[in-house]
Amino acid sequence: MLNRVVLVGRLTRDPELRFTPSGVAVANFTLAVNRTFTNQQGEREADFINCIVWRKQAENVANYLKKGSLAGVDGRVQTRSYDNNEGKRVFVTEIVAENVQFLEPKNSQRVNQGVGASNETYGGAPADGYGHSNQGGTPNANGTRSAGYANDPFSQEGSIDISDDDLPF
Amino acid sequence: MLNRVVLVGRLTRDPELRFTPSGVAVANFTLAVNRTFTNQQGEREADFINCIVWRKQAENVANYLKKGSLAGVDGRVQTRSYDNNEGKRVFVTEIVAENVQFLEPKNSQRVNQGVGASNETYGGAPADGYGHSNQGGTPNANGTRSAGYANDPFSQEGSIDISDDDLPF
Amino acid sequence: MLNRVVLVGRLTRDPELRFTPSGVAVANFTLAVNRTFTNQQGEREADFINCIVWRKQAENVANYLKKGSLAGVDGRVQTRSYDNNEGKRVFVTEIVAENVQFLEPKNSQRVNQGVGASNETYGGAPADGYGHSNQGGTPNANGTRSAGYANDPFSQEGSIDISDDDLPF
Amino acid sequence: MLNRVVLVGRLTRDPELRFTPSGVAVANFTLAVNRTFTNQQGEREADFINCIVWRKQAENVANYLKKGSLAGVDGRVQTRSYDNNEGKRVFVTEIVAENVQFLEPKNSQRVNQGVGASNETYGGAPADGYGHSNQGGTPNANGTRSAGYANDPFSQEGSIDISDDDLPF
DNA sequence: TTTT
DNA sequence: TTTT
Repeated sequence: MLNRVVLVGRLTRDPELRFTPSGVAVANFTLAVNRTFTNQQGEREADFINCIVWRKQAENVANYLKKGSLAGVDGRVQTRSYDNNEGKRVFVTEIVAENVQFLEPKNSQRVNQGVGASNETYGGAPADGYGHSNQGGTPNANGTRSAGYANDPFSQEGSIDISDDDLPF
Repeated sequence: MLNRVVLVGRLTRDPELRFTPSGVAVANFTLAVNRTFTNQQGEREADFINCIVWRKQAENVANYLKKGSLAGVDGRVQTRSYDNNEGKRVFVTEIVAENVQFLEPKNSQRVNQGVGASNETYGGAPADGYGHSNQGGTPNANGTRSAGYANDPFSQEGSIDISDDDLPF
Repeated sequence: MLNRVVLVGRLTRDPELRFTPSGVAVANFTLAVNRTFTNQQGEREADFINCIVWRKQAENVANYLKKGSLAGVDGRVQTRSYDNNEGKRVFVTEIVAENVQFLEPKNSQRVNQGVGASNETYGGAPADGYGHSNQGGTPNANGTRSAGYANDPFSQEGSIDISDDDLPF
Repeated sequence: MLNRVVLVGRLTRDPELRFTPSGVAVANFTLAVNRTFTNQQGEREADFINCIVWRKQAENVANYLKKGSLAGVDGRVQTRSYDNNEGKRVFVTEIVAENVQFLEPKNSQRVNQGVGASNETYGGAPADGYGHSNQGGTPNANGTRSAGYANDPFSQEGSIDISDDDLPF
C-alpha cells in the first residue's frame, strides 16, 4: 500500500553506524525539520524525526553527514515494537530512508574521521530495540570511510538481538 | 522545511473524536498500511501508523470512516512529547493529516451512529498527551457549526448536522 | 535528487501495454485525479496525469486495471522530448510509476480479456514518442500471462524507436 | 484525491514573475532534478520540471531564487491546456508549488535586483497560456501589498517592500 | 535527548 | 493494542 515520506532537515547529532551480525550496515539519525508555520506564541517549532537507513547509504550517511548537516530523505513510515529493559512493550515509529540526499554545499563537506565519527554505545544493550553493537577488538581500526568490522569475526561475541529477518529486503 | 507523508491503509478501529476546550474537533485513528514486500518468512507485514486530523475533516473522519475502512492520508510527520502518569517523558511520532480521502466504494459507506461511534474517554485525562475533551455542561458552547452531537445522545433525532458541502465526495 | 509523486485517481481509459524490442513490458495510462477544491465557478475540476510503468507492474496494470479503475501511484516526475511527425520537438512530462496500488474492491476486479483490453494503436507510429511495439521473431515467446496483442503478428509493422537505453534501470 | 509532489533541484534560469489582471503574483520556474541513477551510457540525466507558484511565495521566489539556486518544492501535479498561436490545443503538465524551500546556504543568498531579475515578457501575450501581465500604467493599481516593484526601476530605492515576516527563513 |  |  502507498506509504511515502519526504523530509528535509538537519541532523541533530552525528549519525550512528552499526552492523547486523551478518555484516549489513545500518545507520540511525534524527532529522530536525523546522515547521513552516509558527505556534500561538509566534515561535517556529521543529519536529525531531528518527530515521534509519541500510547498506551503502548507511555508510555514506555515516561518512558524509554529521550534526547540523542539511539532508533530504525519501522513504517510508515504519512501525515496530520491542520489549524494553523493564519488560514493557515499546512502540516505535520511524522513517526508513530509501534515498538520502546531501544538501550541504560541496565545500562544507568533510569526510568523517573513522574513529568517533560513528559512535557506537559500547557496553550494554542499547535501549532502542536494536542490539547491534561492535563489541571488542579494534573497532574500525581500518579507519577510512567504509566499515571494516563488518567482517570482524569477533563481532558476534556477547549477544546480539538482531537477526537478518529484520532486514527490510 | 519539507515534511510530507502520503499513506493509504485501513483503519484498525473506529476513529476517536474529541474536542479541545475551545471546541475544536480532533480525531485520532490508526492506519494499517500493508507493506509491499514480504519478510524472510514470506509474510507480508503491516505498519500501524497513528494519525490525527483536525476540524471539519476530523468530523468527517468520525462520521464516515470506521474500523476496516480504506483511506488515504496526505499530511506531515509530527513529533511531540508529554509526561505520562508515571511522570516519565514519552515521545510520540504521528501523522497530522491535512487531507483525508475516503476510498471505500460509495455503496459500502454508512454514516456512523452518533452513540459509540466516536467514543470520548470521559472522566480523567486520557493518557495520550491530549487533554481535550468536551465534557458535560453545554458542549460546544462556543458555538459555531462544530459537532457537539458527537457526545450527544439525542443527536440522531432528525437529520445529521453536517451539511452536504462538508461531505468529502 | 528528491523527486517523488503520489497520486490516487481513476484511469481515463484502458491501459496500453507494449513491449520494447528486447521484450520489456511498458504500460501507459492516464489518471484522472479530482481536485480537492473547486474553481471560481464552484466546479470540481480534475487533472489528467500521464503515467508509465515498466515490467511486471506494467503487465499487472494491463491485466487488472481498466477504464474507471481507482488506483494509487507512487513514482517520480520524468521529462523527455521527441520530434513529432512535423519535425517539431515536443516536451513531455509524465509520471514514472514505481509502485501501483489497485484500490478497487476485490469483487469488482476482473482479469482483462487479452484482446482489446489494451489497445495498441495499430498501423503507423504512435505520436507520443514511444514507438514500442513487439517486432519480429516470436514476440513475447517468453510470454506467459501477459497482454493480448503482444502476440499479434501485425503489431510489428513500421519502425520502433525505443531502445533499451530508455529503460530506467 | 491524493496528488502530491516533492522535488529538490536547481533553477535552470531566473524565475519569471508576472501578475494576473487582478494583481495576483505568479512565478514560473523550471527545476533541474538530477536522477539518482545513471542511464546505460553511465550518464546521470536530469528531469526539467516546470513549476508555478502563486502570491507571496511567488514574490519570494522571484526575490530570492535565481538561475542555479537549489530549492525544494512541495506541491501537486496540475494539467491544463490552451490553444497556441497556430490554433492548436497544447497540453501542459506542471507542478503547482504550495511550499518552496530555499536550500542555498545563507551567505550565498542575495536579494535579486529589481530590474531584470524577474523579467516579464512585455508586449504581446506570452505563448504559455497565461495572459497575465502587469504592463505599464499604474502597476498593481488594485492595490494590496503585492509586488509592483518587480517591474519598477525605482523599487530598489530605500528599503525593499517585503516585510521580514514574509521571508521564508 | 535535539538542528540552523 | 492492530486492518482486508
